[in-house]
Amino acid sequence: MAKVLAVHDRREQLLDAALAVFSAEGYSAAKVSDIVGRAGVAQGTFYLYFSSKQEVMLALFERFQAALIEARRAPDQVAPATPAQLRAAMLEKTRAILRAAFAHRPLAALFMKEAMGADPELAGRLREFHQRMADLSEQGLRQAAAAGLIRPVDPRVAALAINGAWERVLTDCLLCSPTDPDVDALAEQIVSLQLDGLIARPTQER
Amino acid sequence: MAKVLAVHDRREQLLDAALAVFSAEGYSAAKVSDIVGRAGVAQGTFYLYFSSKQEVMLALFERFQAALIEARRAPDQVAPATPAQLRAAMLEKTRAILRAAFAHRPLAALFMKEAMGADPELAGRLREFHQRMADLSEQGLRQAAAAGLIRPVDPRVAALAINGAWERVLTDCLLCSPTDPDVDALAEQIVSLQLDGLIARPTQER
Amino acid sequence: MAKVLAVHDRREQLLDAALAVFSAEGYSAAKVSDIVGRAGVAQGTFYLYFSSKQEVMLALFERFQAALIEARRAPDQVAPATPAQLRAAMLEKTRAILRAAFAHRPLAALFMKEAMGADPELAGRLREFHQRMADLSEQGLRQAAAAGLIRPVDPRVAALAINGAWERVLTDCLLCSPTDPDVDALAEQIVSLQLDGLIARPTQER
Amino acid sequence: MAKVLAVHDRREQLLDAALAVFSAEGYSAAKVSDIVGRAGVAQGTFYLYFSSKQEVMLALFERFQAALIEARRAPDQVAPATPAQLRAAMLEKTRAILRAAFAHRPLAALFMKEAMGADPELAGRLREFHQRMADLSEQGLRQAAAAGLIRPVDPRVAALAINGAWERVLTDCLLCSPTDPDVDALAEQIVSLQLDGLIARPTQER
DNA sequence: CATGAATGAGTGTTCATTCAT
DNA sequence: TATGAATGAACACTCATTCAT
Repeated sequence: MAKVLAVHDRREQLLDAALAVFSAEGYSAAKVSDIVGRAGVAQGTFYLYFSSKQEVMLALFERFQAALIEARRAPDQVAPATPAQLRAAMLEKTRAILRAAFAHRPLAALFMKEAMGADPELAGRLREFHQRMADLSEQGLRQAAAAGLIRPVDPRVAALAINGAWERVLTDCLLCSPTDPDVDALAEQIVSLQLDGLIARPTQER
Repeated sequence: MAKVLAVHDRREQLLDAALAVFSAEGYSAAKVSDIVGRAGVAQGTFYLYFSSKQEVMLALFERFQAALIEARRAPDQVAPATPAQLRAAMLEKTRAILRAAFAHRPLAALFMKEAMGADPELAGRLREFHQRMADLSEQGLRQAAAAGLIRPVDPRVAALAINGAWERVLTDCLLCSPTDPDVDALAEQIVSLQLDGLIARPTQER
Repeated sequence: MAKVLAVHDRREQLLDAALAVFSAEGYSAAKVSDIVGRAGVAQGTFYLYFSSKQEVMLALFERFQAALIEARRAPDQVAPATPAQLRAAMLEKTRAILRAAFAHRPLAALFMKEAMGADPELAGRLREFHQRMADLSEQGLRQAAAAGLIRPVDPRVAALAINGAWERVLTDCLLCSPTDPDVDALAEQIVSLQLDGLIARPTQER
Repeated sequence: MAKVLAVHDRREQLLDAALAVFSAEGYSAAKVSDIVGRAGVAQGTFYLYFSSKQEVMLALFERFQAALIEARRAPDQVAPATPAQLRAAMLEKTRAILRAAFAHRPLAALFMKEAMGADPELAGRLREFHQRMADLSEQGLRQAAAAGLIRPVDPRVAALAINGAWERVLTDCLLCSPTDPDVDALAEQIVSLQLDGLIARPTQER
């Protein structure tokens, strides 16, 4: 039973099983025996590919982080020079993140649920992740401010607020709605709120 | 040793000890023996006041939720009728929440760290909490929209975005800065972002 | 089942059970579950009294060492001044050690069997034990040499040889003979060999 | 990697690796994976040459035993007839044993450390080994006694004492001194102690 | 009310051994 | 012969919970 697989495949198989189990039970309630049971391999096999339960979790987090950070960073080498470019850029970022999250839905759901309480090592990684996301947003805001595209605000606070906004919207969708939402519409709303604010205005330039 | 205390006091004493231990170790790594050790009572005494480790955690969550929901809901019976009233109201809410969080800093930090991964029961309570907070925000937005104070947006998405914004700012302060920030300034920034948006405008009313 | 006992008694009970199990199975093959099973207590109880399997073994070794070292050292404050006194002193030492060993027969048998292979920590203790025994013997020989009672020999080598002699005799008795031998006769033979040697002599003064 | 070797060589290679690992870690802490790692062959290869971890240990013990027993037995066909011949014979035996031990130092050190605790099967072999060594010594003593060369002593006890003496001296050297001692001088001291005893005598014949 | 010794089910991890290639 | 991935039984240790005093 459980034929010999290429190293990479067996690892993926175990990662998939771990993701399923962690999602269903939570990290600390998840048992290694559940993971191997789901993967259909023996207990010992797990430890050929991961040195501990913690390590699978961290490996899954790498997957998650890679997907989201990549999406956040990707095609943004040109600093926007006009309000329209800024809006387009923010829209693109937001869309990319939401898409990445829904493309890896179980993974994203897992790390929106499991937080810094699960494991000290993971807590550190999560903190780093949030810092890095905030740094990226802050940097974008500084560019936009330098170009006179946005009004003067504390860029750190604004960056955190921006990220918090899509995080909570995302979390809500991931945890509460079984079907993926219209990501483009969602992104548009979020960006519009961030750029234009809520206030009703006589002339809504845009 | 450990004099007989009024039931209420002994319970509080255990809750305080539990808060300290959960904060230091995280929920699942925290041991009941640590809690009673810190409280200076015997192992068995714990179970005179709580039926399980989970129950203390839930009791602490009640404290947390009471503080935040109370702050969020408090003096808001009059629907704002002008932009200035709306801004004042939102400012007041945001301030109240941040103040409550910093007034119960360890509690707030605990529940910003520990998330839905810790315990299924707690996960449910947290979900409810977020729903209730979102409901309150959404309701406020609907009123404001009805009064024509804000432009037409999806109130649920906007509510989530608003809450996510202060949540992340708050989390960042709680976890990264050892000293309490200037809550009023912070609230002002957050509300300004939410109402006015980021876009630089020729005439910045207000 | 298994009533509450005085701390000291429960500890002794576990030490006795551990001794029996270690003797029967050997240290590394012995299971903690065997020990608690034999003691009639629950698995967890073991860890209320010892922090690890290793620790019981070391505690047993303390018992062993205390008994033997005490026997070796005890009533020997006066340096012998005549051949007869020297012989009497050595006889007394040898008797005392053998008696102590047979008085704690299972303990002695255990540590004659288990050697430095069992556990690194125990190996260190055993090494120390042998050194200390050799030191005591060496010291006695130096005194005797200073008093002109023995011929000039390397005292370290002689001390090791003396100790090795009774150790092997003892080990042989412990492992091969189910009943205790005549300790006095044995001691007499050993000491006679050590003092007089094997050589047949015309006049055997003594 | 790891070319096909003659069966004998591959076996030796594994034995050498096993000796190194057992010496470094002790029998029970040693892992088969360490042994094959050190030998540079695959895990499965081990089981082509040995049926179990125990078996390598026993094979090493055969090496050890062969060396020592051979040394002990070797050129001793003529019963000594004079005190000088007896002394020469004992000296030769003792030298031979010590030389053999230091010629196979790691092997000897291993089996002086690992004792009867390591493995039941090995314990039996060790017991046999000691019996055989004692038998050989006893037989020599009986011959010497029959020839009137030694005074009447219990030959078993004397044999054990004699063997215990060089065993402990040997063990001490193996474990405590990194460099080989002067085996001839050592043997001379040991034999002198055994034949002449410690007592200072007016006329020291010899 | 309070104690704290006792419980025992539960779990991560190890490692000798096997066997399909 | 040689490989090394896979196996799975085994075991030390933990800790929430109970209950006799």
